Parts: sequence; C-alpha cells; structure tokens
Amino acid sequence: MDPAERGAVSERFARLCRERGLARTVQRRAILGIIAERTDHPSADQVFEAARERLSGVSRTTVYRVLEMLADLGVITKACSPGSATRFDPMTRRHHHLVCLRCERLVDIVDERLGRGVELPAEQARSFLVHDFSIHFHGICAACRRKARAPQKGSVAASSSARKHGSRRHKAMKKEQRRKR
Amino acid sequence: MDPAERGAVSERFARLCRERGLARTVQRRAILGIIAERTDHPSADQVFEAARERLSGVSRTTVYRVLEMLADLGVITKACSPGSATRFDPMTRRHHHLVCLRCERLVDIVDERLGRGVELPAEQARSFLVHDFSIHFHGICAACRRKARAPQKGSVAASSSARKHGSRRHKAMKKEQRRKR
DNA sequence: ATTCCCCTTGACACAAGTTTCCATCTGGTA
DNA sequence: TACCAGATGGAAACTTGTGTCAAGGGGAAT
Repeated sequence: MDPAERGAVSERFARLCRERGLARTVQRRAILGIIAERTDHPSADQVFEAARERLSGVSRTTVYRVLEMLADLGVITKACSPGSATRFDPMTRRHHHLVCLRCERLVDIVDERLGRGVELPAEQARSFLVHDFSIHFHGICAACRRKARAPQKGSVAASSSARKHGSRRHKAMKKEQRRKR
Repeated sequence: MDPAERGAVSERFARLCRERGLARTVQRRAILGIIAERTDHPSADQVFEAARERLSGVSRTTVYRVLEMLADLGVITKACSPGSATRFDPMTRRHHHLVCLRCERLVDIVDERLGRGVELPAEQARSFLVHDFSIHFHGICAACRRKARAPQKGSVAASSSARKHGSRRHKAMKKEQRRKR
C-alpha cells in the first residue's frame, strides 16, 4: 500500500473513531499501521510479533481485540483459508483470491476486469445488502504441482499427510520462537 | 439436498471407497448422511453432536478424521467464514456464498448465470491450476439489518458485543450439554 | 461361515488460536 | 489538571484440531 493510501486509511480510521466515540490509542494506531504496511495477509500472531517490536509490552489479547475492532469498523477485513488461522487484510481495492487446496497458501489477485458483470441475483438482492464480493479460485499452486509429480498411488492419503506435516512443522516453529522470548 | 441427490452422493462415496481400498464403516456412512441431510453448513462440532445421536459412543476424533477424509475424497467441501470454525458443505456443484459480516451466517446461492464469464487472468493461469471458483458476497443479512434499526450511537461496539455474547452463550450452552451426558 | 490382516476407531494428551475476566491504566473531555 | 468511561495487560479458560497407540471391526480370501 503506498503512503498516500496509508494516509487515507489512517484518516478514515480517525473519522470513524470520532463518530463512534472510540479512543485512538497508540496500540490501535500501531496495529493499523502494521497491517497497512504489509502486502501479505498476516495472521493475528504475525501482527502480534510485529507489534511487539514497536510497542514493547503490548499484549496478545490487545492485538486480537484491536484486530476485531478494526474489522468491525471496516478499516481492515478478515480473510480465511480453511484449517488455518484468520488472516487480516487492509481494506483497499476490490481483490480476489487464489487458494491452494494442498498447502492452503492464499494469494491476492487485483484485476479490474475480473468480476466485471458479477451481480447478486435479484431474489437475494432484496433481502441481503451487499457491501462487496470476492472471487475465490480453488486449485493447486505451482509449488504443489511440482511436488505432486512423484507420488501416484494412494495420492489422497499422501497429499493429506504431506499437508498436515507441513502445517505442523510451521506451527511448532512458531511456538518455539514464542517460548524463547 | 433431495433424496435422489443423496443417493447419488452415497453411491459416489461407495465407488471412491472401492477404488481406493477404504472401508465404508458405519461412522463414515452416518457422518456423510448427516451432512447430506442438512441445508446449513455444519461445523465439525455440530456434526459431532448430530452423530452422537445416531451412533452412541462415536468420538470427536473420529468425526474430525472422517470429515477430513470425505473432503479429501471430494464428497464434501470445506467452507470457512473468517473467525469461525471450518464448515462442511455437501454441495459439490458449483455454488456461491452470501456471508453476513455481522452474524457470520453463510448461505448458498446456486445460480448458473452467476459467475458466467469469470476466468482467471492468463498471468496467474499459467502457474495455478484452477479446479473451481466461488463468489463470496459480503454484506448484511435481512435479520441483522432489522436488528440494526434501533441502535444508532456506538453501533459498532453494540453489534460487536451482541455477536460475541450470542456466540459465547451458544458455546457455553453446548459445553454444558456435553458435560451432562 | 470363518479367519485373518490391516484399516479404522476411541480415548487421551496436547498444541494452537482465541476469548474471558478483572485489576490497572490512559485518552479525551470538562 | 482531574476525572472517568473505555482500553489495556496478564493469567487462565475455552474451542478447535491433531498425534499416538492399543483395541476393534470391515471385507477379501478361504
């Protein structure tokens, strides 16, 4: 997100806080800043790690609370891929997602043309107030396609356990880091 | 899902089991049956509650494992709404979702016309193998719009805490029920 | 129908993610 | 500056999901 856009987000946040009588605490500003700077979709834990570097003593609880509050305000959005932690996304332009069914990686696609002409059928549009939409493409990413070359027999079990071990290894690593500090 | 469709799902499951040498245990059949009967998108825990009624002694572990296995087979699909547990969907036809940002309700939309012409940009299509896509409409459902009429000031805090308390109350209730048995 | 092997289950433990509770602190207003 | 509603920090609890392993059961061969 470029600086001008970050400024706009920050101003929108200030306005919404004023309107609703919410305090603009250092924690809230810092956390919003962290998300606005990043191009990935950090999980709450990743935001917490980043927040700790500029706000010593910030608590995990606060990070979760602030993220929830920012999402409620509509300043950021929650994204999710099945089976993993909620991820947070600065609210910017309309964008879509690639979701790898194997490794659960999540990639943004920003493309104006994509989704042109998509509209909620009239029947639902009467009762449901649409803010926005996004298209999720499910499939297999390049890395997983390369990896999938080798196993042929028992591919269901193989792919499933491969994914789980990968995910576990990652989680264990994070935990280790957390305990060290 | 109508009975004919349920039959087709069950047959597809049988065929896939035979092909891969997987057993069609009572647990697996019951759990698939539960999901095929429901029109909501039950979470693993909701499936577990339902499974307990027709299979006394079924374990939570088994329910999770079977759901994972059915999703791997492609007999059911995993869906997720941000911040809540993974949900399971018997629908394997292409379909789209309405997601209420307030109450996190998830509603299916089946409409052939919707999404016609949606295609992944060539740049991504080279590296990412698309199986399918679905469109998520984010907004506010009719029930939440009605509820939102009353509060004007501090509506964010109000709606947020309303959702959380509702959710918590529900979870606490479930826990209570679980312990009673 | 019986046997046997291997897949599957149940029970328990535990990890990760998230929320609750409550005492303490602070931003924003008077 | 003082005040106070609202926000934070820290511990603990809770939910969701996974790993392990002994015991049980499905289904193919007999």
